[in-house]
Amino acid sequence: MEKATRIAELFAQSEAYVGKTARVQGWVRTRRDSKAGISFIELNDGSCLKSVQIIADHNHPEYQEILADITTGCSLQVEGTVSPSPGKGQSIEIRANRIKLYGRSDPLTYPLQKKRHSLEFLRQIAHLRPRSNTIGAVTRIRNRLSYGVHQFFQDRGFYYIHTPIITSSDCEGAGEVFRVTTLGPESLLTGQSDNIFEGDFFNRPAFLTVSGQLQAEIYALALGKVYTFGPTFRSENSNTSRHLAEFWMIEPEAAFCDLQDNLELAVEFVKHLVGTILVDCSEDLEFFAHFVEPALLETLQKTVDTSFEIISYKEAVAFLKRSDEAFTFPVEWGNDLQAEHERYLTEKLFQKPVAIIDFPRALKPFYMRVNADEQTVAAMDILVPRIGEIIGGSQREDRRDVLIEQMQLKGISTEEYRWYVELREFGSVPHAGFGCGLERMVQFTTGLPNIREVIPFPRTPGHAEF
RNA sequence: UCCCCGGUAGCUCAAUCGGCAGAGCGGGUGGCUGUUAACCACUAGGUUGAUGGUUCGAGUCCGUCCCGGGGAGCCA
Repeated sequence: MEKATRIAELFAQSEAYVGKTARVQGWVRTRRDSKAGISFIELNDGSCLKSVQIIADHNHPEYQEILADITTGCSLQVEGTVSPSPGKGQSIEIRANRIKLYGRSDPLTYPLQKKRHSLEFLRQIAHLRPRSNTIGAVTRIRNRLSYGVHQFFQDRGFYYIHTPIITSSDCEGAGEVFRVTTLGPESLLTGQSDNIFEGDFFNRPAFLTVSGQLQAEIYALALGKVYTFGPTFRSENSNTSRHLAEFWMIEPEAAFCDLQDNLELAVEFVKHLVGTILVDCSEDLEFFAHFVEPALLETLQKTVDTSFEIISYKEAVAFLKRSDEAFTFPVEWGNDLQAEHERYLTEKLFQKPVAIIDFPRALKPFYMRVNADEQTVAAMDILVPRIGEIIGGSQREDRRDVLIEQMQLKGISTEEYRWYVELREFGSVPHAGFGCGLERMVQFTTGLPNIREVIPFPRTPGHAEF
């Protein structure tokens, strides 16, 4: 194939390209004809939000044959002279010398119009929606965030650990699991004994992971600082704008690290990711600020510039009790904070990210470290406006006896998690970590209200298309 | 899973009290123009989500189901 210049590069280095010949490849967004004998073709290659305007002269014998086929959606390669554009709306344009039509696109049946589509409609055409401005911009931001995750941890000496997708434990307390089996439905139906899984691939029940945390702890207690970044699965029948059955989670875990260190790391992490997007994806951000969430840039800039509010659960309850809001759910020490409470704290009271620490022991899972008061655990949730909880983490219980007590209290088998207990028997050390949902970070940085827009192929109850 | 609101042309939506199925955009044709979600004219395009019922008559009312949206729970 002939090599081409990416359109983003063309705009970024436009002064260097003016007067020279360039070759671009992409898909036609729209075409306008002028009876002065030229066509204006907007070509987009996904490298940036902007399309480049191609000027095609009708008198050129080569064009006359293909001009009728250059319609929205078709794929082209164009070679021409990069020139300053006399028209408004773009600094440069390409005066085409050669146009090669790769693939036609029937305008009668091509679903994408140059007009705006609803996000619900675009979801039904997930094979074409990345060609829309919105999904293209989401994809670039998601990519930059993913890269930023690795940059952040690699720069700080964290090792990237690939924790298993298939696991054999289903009682981590992090939600419903998907079963993994090679048994057919008939053997599952006819099997009466508990030993049915002896004939299964793993000779035991197996599931898709709901978290890589427990395995990450193993490696943190050997390599010091590690992180996971991979797909995670929850089979909860939750149908909301913030939940997916398959999503991507980032889970750092650090040894010789307490809740305070963990919290500092998490705050720095959020600021770093948002900061990179503000710098490197400004064009896409402006698009979202214009069409999706007017307060987006302000919210993101504030996230980077101001310190997060850090309060204990106890203080959060006090703030909520003191407020004049008419909450549907009662605020009482020992009750879980409801979405309405979280929203009040981060959107109304503080109007910036809020970290809540030291939750009641009964509300949190067995692995969180019990505080000196024995009533609370060293947990932390970071809430951001619009999204709610974007990060959840804790210092882990590193004392063997307290861990076993917690497991018994929560009904976790010390036999099945023997290895987890052993980590507290052989060189135990204070350690901590957190989980961050990538999609929620993408929602936060794009302003998109529904999580189904921020992952290429969303999996939700009843939906695994494409 | 629960509560509320929706589903009408390819897309976005309108249709008064139950009384002839509509518009804009997109498509086609023609015109105009260094155009910018271009513009002007003409034109094609419908099993009103599915199903059962009430009625002289149902897009509209009732039952059931499917799908979408908002909220809740669960959580990241």
